[in-house]
Amino acid sequence: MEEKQLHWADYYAEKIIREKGDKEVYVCASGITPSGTVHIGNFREIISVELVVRALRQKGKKVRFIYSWDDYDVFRRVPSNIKNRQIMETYLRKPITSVPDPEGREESYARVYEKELEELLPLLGIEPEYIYQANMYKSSTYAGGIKKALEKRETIRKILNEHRTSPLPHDWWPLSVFCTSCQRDTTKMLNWDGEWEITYSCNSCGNRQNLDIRKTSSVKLPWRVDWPMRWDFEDVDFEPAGKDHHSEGGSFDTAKKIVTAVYEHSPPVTFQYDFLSIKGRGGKISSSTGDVVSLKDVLAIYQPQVIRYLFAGTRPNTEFAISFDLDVLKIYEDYDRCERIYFGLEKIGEKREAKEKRIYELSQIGEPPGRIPYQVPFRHLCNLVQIHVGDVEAVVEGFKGIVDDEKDYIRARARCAWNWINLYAPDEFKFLLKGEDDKPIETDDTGRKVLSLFKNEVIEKLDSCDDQSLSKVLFDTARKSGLKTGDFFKYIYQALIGKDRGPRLANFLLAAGKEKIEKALKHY
RNA sequence: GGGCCGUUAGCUCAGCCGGUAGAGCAGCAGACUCUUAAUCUGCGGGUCGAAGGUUCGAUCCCUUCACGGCUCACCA
Repeated sequence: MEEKQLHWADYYAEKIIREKGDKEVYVCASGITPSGTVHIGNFREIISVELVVRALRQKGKKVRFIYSWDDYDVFRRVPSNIKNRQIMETYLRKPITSVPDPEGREESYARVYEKELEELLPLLGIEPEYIYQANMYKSSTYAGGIKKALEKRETIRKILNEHRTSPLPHDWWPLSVFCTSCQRDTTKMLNWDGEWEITYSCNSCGNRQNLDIRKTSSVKLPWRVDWPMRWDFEDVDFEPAGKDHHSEGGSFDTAKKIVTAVYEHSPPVTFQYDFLSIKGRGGKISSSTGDVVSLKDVLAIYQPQVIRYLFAGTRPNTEFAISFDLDVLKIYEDYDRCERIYFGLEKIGEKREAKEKRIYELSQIGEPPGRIPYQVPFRHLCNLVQIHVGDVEAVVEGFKGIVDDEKDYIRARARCAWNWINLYAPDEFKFLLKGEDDKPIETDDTGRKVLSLFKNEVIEKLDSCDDQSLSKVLFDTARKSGLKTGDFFKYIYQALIGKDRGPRLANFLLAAGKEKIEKALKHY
């Protein structure tokens, strides 16, 4: 306890224990409205909570990690990239769980996005307990909390008015009603009997009705009241939020006041996390063309551990960019280095070492592996995977004498490498090794001479050389050709991959193997 | 107008419950007959945005200011 906290997740875990006292179970919460693909920026909140949850558990605490799908929110606008636009527009103002999936796959519009994320999170070792707010409201679970809000209407009004430019109207109620006839929230609350009954009328369809809040499935608290009510209901101890919520007058700020004044419950421990940006794929998470950078997009390029590493290694309150450009290579290198430090294979300062080790632990899906995984640099995999034209299994089989776990690890990384090559790598990185069916490129006399020399002098030695000795053979051969080495290599690359340059040749030849090289040069 | 965050080597950033600063890249020098930020080795005195204050001592705490960014004040 008195030891200095090296990592922010441990710091907040400790803060929660300190401020909330000794509890049987600590509740950590996160959540979002599933009104579109949950993007990588939203993911920052989830992973932030998960890291703190893990830190708490490692301190021997029981933790309930809840993730709230705010799927009783209103369908406010049709995103620009959605199908069946016109039909979708007819569902505006209804709860998003009552809006259909435009492509007909899932039971509702909200469910599409919920499922998308729920299927991905376990890959990262994140397994919260999901709470579906539409179900909670529809089953009147919150009736007590709603009544309390109605009772404290003036208190709430006062709190909200503190920061509003125009005060809430006199007939305002802290409740929104979905019309039982047309399902839209275009309603006006008319009366509350002081107990459980409310009266509303609908501006869309003219329906007017009395509802018992203990029985109806059609009422909901507005967001700024809903949030503190749920803090009380679930007894939330910790929930971070973005800076939009954290400003004075923002929803976290008013929620804090409301939970105290109305629900007589202390607000959760929190922190503010900053936004993410994207490097190498437009600057914004959600580009104007409508495609957002989702967790799936990031998983295509980064192994789950590396994604965790990215977030665990960055303070939550600083902005940072997820990169899809050349930085990807660097980030994998950094991760591997962190791993070597964890396993004691690389030395740095004592303090930094402890920190790196903690980051490594938090980056793992589960427990850290017992011994260091077989590390293959991402850059090297980019070459291997191209030699085998995306055949990841062939790449994996190229590694001899490794166990299944290691194969899985390399396989996962090789897939990322292949995706990166295809989606983001600059052209200089890309190549395609010629096969026996490819037409030979046009070459001149010198070229033919070089290639025949190469075939005679180099190919035979492929099986018996290592990187260094083959390198020597190559340069000996180059000298023998009488050309400048640069020109010599150029001819070889042209024949092999149709480009002037390519991956470092010796290593490249070895990785490709004698057979593939022979096939590539068959017609010369 | 309010709030939050940032301002540290050319660049990107780390360091922050106080003890006169570090890492990567770039750069420079050297090595490898080497192509894909090639690799290896060596080299880091920068008023830690400005001015005050607290302290034996501040990049790290307090105050004020400047610049930059984000955000709230409509909804979630």
